[in-house]
Amino acid sequence: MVQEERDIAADVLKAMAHPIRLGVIEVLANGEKTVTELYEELDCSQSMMSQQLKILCQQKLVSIRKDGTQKYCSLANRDFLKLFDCMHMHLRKFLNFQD
Amino acid sequence: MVQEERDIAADVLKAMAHPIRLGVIEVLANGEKTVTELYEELDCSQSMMSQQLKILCQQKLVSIRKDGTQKYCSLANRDFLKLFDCMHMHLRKFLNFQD
DNA sequence: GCTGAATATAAAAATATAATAATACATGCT
DNA sequence: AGCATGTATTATTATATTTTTATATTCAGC
Repeated sequence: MVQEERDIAADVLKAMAHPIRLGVIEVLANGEKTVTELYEELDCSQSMMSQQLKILCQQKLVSIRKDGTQKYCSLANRDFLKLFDCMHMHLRKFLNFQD
Repeated sequence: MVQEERDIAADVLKAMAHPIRLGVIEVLANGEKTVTELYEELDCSQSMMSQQLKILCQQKLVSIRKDGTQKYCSLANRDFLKLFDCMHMHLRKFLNFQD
């Protein structure tokens, strides 16, 4: 990777590096959800969720389609789900996290 | 993932989400390096590198062995290298980044 | 056109991160 | 012991992120 790519890649990772945003990705792995469903499931305010979704969309991690008054969110790139397996391992093997 | 795991996972991702730290991981993919080699190759100050390495070590992404007056850095968990392939794809397919 | 539900935006305060510069520590060598 | 090299720490400033609160927008149904 060249410098410029690393800058962008860092931004993408930064977009994932937040408990709520990570939660969004995890929840969306199981399929499309409404903004309301997301903030209820992840237990945060509507405003919070809206702002976090914006960040995820900017990095093209999540995409949103509109239907009437609601918005349906889904994963834009499922490749990154690999990260969760890897992270799970890391939590257990390297940081001493029990099951 | 439960809440607590997401918090920790976010910290791990945050540790990767920085151009220099990403660079360190990339360089170390090719084998052990000295702190000096790292900051020369990645073109930053010695102090900067020392601080970034600390963050990477805290999350157990990098490990360091001491030999005399030098320290040799290496990747603690090569699993995360998968991320680079995935990120490379993402840069090209989702953010419009050319080769 | 008004209302209510779903979502977005703005502003502000608290906190965290980034980057630089200066200084300290450690070790091998003479 | 003194010096030079490699690395770490501290302090500081600038900047960015997080979170909350309040307000705005959008749209379907009446």
